[in-house]
Amino acid sequence: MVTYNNNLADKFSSVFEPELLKEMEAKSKILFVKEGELIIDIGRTVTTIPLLLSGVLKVSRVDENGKELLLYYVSAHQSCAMTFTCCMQQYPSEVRAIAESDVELIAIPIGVMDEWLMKYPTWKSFVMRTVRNRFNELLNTIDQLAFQKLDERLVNYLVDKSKATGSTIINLSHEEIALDMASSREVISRLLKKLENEGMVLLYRNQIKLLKTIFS
DNA sequence: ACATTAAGTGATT
DNA sequence: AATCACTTAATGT
Repeated sequence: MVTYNNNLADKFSSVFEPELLKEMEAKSKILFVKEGELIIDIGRTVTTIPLLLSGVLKVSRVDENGKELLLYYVSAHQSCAMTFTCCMQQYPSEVRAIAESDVELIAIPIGVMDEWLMKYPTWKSFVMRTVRNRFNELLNTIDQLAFQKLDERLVNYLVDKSKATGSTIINLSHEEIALDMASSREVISRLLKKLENEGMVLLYRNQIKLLKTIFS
């Protein structure tokens, strides 16, 4: 397929060697996932590795009562580190991944992992790099949960979100934010109000504008 | 104009 | 910091 070819070559030519791109083209499928769709849920076995071409994936943990806690975002040109660790031995997923926006991804069957790791240095370093990056990020979020106050976490959340979407306008209700942070709507409202008084954000209905001061 | 949903607030634990 | 009960404001029909 022409579009497929272009996508793969355009977006990953600097990351992977030509032979690998070719083999990817042959053995993987391109998927389009609509906003809000579940990509993988906790307990399900991982059968393909997602490699994002465009859009954003939200990865979260879920507790016994179904409450979610945001772990991290996966954006274009990235993959989900969890799938690497899970898929090697066909373990079920420990996390839930939902399409945050419309997503275009390459689904790589897990069967080729071992082979590619040995055959392609660029694949190996890509896998290693994403695992290492994600691991560091997870350490950060653990630090946040353990040591940071909720208001600092909220600022962090907003800045992360803005980076993931590439916009300083966040289209979320206070309730949705509360869900992501495993907090409650009222608490988030109060903290946001505080941030607004400090001149870091502007609040609207279903929308928050980030001002420059929040990024420093 | 009315119903519905988001956001703001005080009190209580 | 969470929850409840309630008010106020914005938005859709």
